[in-house]
Amino acid sequence: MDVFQPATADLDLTTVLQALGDPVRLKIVRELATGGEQVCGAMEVGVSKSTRSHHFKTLREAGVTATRVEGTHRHVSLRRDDLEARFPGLLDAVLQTQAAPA
Amino acid sequence: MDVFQPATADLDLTTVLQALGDPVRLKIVRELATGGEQVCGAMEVGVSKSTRSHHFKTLREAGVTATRVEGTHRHVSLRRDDLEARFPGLLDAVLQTQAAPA
DNA sequence: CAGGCAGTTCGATACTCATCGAACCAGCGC
DNA sequence: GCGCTGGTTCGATGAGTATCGAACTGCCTG
Repeated sequence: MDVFQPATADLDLTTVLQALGDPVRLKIVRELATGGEQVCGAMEVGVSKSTRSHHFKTLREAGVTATRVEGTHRHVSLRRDDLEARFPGLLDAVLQTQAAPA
Repeated sequence: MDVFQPATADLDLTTVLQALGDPVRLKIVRELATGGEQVCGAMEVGVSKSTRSHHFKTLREAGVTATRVEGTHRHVSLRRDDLEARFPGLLDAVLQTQAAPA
C-alpha cells in the first residue's frame, strides 16, 4: 500500500481543480474542513465503499488530502497548509462557498 | 445561436471548478485575465477550431466567461465581478498560481 | 487460529468529454 | 449574388472516470 502523496511543490493546479470539481469529493473536502481529520469509513458520502475509496485516492493523489495509517484505519485530513502555500486562497475560496446552491 | 450564459446566482461551484480543471480552458482564462476581452479566434491555444469553440462554450455555460457578438466575431471576456460575487477569492487564487509548474 | 472488520483492488459497465475533420451558418466585401 | 472568413454544430473516436459488486489484504480480537 502506497500512501504516497505528492510534495507541495508538485501540486498541479489543474489536477487539484479537477479533484475538487466533483460533487462527492467536494463534499468530502467540506467534511474534512469542518470536522478535521477523520476516519475514512466514518464519512457518509452516499456512494459504495469502493467508490469512496476511489475518491479518497483521487484526492490524495491530487495532493488535497493526507492519509495516515493507523491499524486497520486510515485517517484522512486536509493538507490546508500545503494547499495554502501552493495556491494561496484557493481552498478558502472553495470552502467559503455554500455547499449546494439548491 | 444562443449566447446564453447563466445568471450569477446560478453559478455552480462544481461546474466552475470542472470548467477550470482543464489545461486548455485554464490557459484561455489566463489569457483573458491578462489581455482582457479578446476575439475568440485571436487566441492561440493549440487545438483545432472546433475544439476551441467547445472550450469557449464550456466556459461560457459554466458562467466563467461572457460572450459578446459583433458581426462575425465573438468577443469573449472574463466575468470577474460575477465570479467574485459568487465565489469570493476563487478566481484570484486560480490566477495567482503560476501557469505551468513545469 | 478463526472470524470479522477496514479498506483496497479488480473487472465490468456506462457515461462523460476532449479532440478532430467536415459540414454548416452568418456577416462582410467584391 | 458569390465567395471568403469567423465561428458553430455534427458525427465519430478515443480516453478518462464514476460507479458498482466481488474478491482480496491486513490487522485486531475472541
